Amino acid sequence: MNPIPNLIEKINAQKLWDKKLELKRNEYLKVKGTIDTNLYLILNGSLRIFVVDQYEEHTIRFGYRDNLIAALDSFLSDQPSELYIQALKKTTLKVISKSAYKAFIASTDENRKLWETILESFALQQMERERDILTTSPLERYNRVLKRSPQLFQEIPNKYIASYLRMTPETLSRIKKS
Amino acid sequence: MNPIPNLIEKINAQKLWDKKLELKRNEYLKVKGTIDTNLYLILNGSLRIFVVDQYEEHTIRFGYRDNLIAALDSFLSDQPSELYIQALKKTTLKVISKSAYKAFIASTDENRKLWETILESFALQQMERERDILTTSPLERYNRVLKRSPQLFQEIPNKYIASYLRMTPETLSRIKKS
DNA sequence: AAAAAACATTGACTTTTGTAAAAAGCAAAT
DNA sequence: ATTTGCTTTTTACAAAAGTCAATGTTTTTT
Repeated sequence: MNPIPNLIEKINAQKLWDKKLELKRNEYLKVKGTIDTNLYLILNGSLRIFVVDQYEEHTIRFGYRDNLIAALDSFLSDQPSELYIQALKKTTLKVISKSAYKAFIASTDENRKLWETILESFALQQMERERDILTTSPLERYNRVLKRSPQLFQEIPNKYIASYLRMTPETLSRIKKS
Repeated sequence: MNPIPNLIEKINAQKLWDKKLELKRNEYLKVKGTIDTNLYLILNGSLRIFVVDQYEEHTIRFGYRDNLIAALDSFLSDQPSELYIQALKKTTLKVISKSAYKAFIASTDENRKLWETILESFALQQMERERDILTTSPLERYNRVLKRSPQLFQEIPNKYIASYLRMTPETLSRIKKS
């Protein structure tokens, strides 16, 4: 199903993780304009990935424990990234460099296939996300994401959820009341 | 750079295209709820891919001459697709089935690598698209897409461009005037 | 070429969502 | 336990975009 846990298992088994990393609440793992081609595994804590559009932040993704995260634009293109990644609470990460990761992926056919599957499911997720954002009514946007990711509404402050749902915290608050 | 023309070249060279297909203006290549795992090459004409959200259509992509298109959700998952694909004018396509395509991709390392590159650039494009849609101001959404895809504003009726840009045709018309 | 259909523009109006500011609620930290 | 600092909620108001309807304009069809 979800190929990521498999991937993590295998990287664990081969002890390919590099150093461990600690972020304090609100600390940035990365800011716009820098290249970061690492892949990170979240051991504990949570963070958000956002972009800035004319002084306005738009959250595009959250990461929790056991999630793999990256500045994917930079990871894929080796170019400076548009993304900010910020810890929402004290967060511990393990790191693997792109080169180590690529070597791992290229080492067996099974691994190559695994990466292909991950890219394919990312494409599917992004198509879902596109629909989420395009949905006109804030209430429906809320319902779609609530249904698919109820856990989100536990750990994450509403102001970031609102940003993820393309609405203000005020609008989200009004929706939840009704 | 863009890996798709290479892919098309190779499929041409090996004469892997199956039958040719003709669509009249406004005719549907596919509607929601059906499985379609084919890949299509547009020889002539143009079409749009859209989803329907509560009786409202949202255009998510256009296809022109020499573009490869598919109901990508269905293609990747083998499940019924959410997508509608409709010709915007008389359109001619060539078809390759997923099984033939997969066989082609699996046939050499170079082909496997090519597919990986295509998936990666699709991921990057979808991230751009996510930013496009998230951008708050309709004027900026317009400017972003105009800059990246000026050709779009030639061939495609404004009402579909408006739908792609998440605004009404009236709003798009007002933007263009100012 | 004419007629019909589809599309684009415009204006008046309505609705929705955003903004700003204040109050209330919570949670962490001393 | 109390204070301090966020976060959420609430209200009033403003602004932006959507709706509707009418009029032009372009494109397609006959």
